[in-house]
Amino acid sequence: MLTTLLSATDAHALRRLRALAALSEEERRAVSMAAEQSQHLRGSRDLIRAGQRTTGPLLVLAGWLGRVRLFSDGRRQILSFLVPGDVFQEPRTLEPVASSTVTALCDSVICPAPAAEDAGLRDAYAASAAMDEAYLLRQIARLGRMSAYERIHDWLSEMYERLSLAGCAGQDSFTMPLTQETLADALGLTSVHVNRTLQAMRRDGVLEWRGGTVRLKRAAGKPEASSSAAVPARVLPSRTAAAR
Amino acid sequence: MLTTLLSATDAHALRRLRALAALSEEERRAVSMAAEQSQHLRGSRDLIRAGQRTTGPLLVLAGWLGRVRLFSDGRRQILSFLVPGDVFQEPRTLEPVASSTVTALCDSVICPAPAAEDAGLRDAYAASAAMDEAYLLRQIARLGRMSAYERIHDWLSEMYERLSLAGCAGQDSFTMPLTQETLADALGLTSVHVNRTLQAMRRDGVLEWRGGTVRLKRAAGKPEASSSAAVPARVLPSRTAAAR
DNA sequence: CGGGGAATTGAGGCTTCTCAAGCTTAGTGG
DNA sequence: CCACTAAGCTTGAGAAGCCTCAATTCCCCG
Repeated sequence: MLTTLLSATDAHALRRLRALAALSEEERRAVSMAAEQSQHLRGSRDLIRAGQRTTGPLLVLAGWLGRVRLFSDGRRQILSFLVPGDVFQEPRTLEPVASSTVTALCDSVICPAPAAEDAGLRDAYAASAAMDEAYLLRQIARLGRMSAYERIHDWLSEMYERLSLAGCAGQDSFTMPLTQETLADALGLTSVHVNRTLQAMRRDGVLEWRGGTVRLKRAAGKPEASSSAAVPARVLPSRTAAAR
Repeated sequence: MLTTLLSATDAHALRRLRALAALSEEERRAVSMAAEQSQHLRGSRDLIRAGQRTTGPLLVLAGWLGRVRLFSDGRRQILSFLVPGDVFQEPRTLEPVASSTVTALCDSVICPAPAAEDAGLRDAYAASAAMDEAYLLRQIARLGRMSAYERIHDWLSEMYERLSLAGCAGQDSFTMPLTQETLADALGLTSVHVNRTLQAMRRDGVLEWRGGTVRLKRAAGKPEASSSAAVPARVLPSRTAAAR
């Protein structure tokens, strides 16, 4: 498993950053140099405890990480995901009770994010931060108002889009390294229900998930804030549309 | 109702900003001057459509606003709240499909946020932005892993803390201008269930809510990321603590 | 005093959870 | 080469939380 990671380069991260802003040759070199200080993380084992020593902004080269909040009774919620090309900066913590941790959800590679001394990287980081916020808002809408079926569909769509930016996705498929239980912790469900819902999606022909590869069918248009679309009526209770 | 707002000043906003960073006298004056360009918004009527012309960062002087996402089928999710002293800046939208709106949830007063030309306001805005992100993360954990009872309790605690910063809260109470239905849209519930849960909280002596004023009992210590605390066991299903 | 939005209440149903077992797959060591 | 293990995936049955659909009551306001 780690063997494949050993061949990990800055390719995916660089691809995403360049998709966000035009980088000068100097900046591209800065990214490559930063990538040489890469750090490998074992999946769900090693975790960067956020909330203490901030090592400065990080750049994800490979793998999937997650910002996680743990409850005292064992419940856990994955707040957001970090995939190749994503930049993570611990917010200048006011209260020492930062309370969220960054953990590697599978074997991953990270490196310090090169300093944005020029316009290109600065723009890329700004764009990345803006997208991060958009993902948080989307996660809120997902958890607050979508059914299990919709949540999974919406989340898979999001991850597909994000991985595509870094060139980590195929035509309509991508590699899914997470367990159903991890997915459950992200979507506010139990692993049992995630499992059953996935089966329903397979039956509906919306999804294929064989051997760590997810293939999303008929992703025709992404209504973004509208949800629905390719979702069977059965799971879309017609909430009384309170048009106020 | 609007009468009280007419007497609204910059007092609350100024108080919050000064709690976040030390402001020079010049900066305090800048805030007061900005407050003179205030704009009154009718509750749940007028709404600033975000996603088109961004009028620059805004400062809330009075009232409660919300960032809202609407689904095509009528469902709606309140993503975050803005209370006096909060600063809102539309993220430099990459995709024109911004998809979230800012709505006045009750009669409110806003003004353009004064430019941060000096360190004080700059720090205050930075601190405010950091808190905003923390609130988003908290909202995600709330929606993903808390019961209705816990969600309401946690949300009320958060709003109490936030209002306190601006001096808008009393000893252990504050004015709640929202309807139960609005609350439901924020917490991913229905108004009926919010109502029943509130009754349970009143029965448990955790809460008083008479005539638009909420009083939270025994807020002894706020475990922040731990949840629980003053929550009856009945609503705290002992999830199998998967200590991984 | 009438009107209307908000808060309550009741009954029934469906999504999702809990608890437990089996099953599959991949990795390990004899 | 094959038990043996551990982790993840499936499945079943029953319970619970939350939702839907109406009514009905309450309360503020003109």
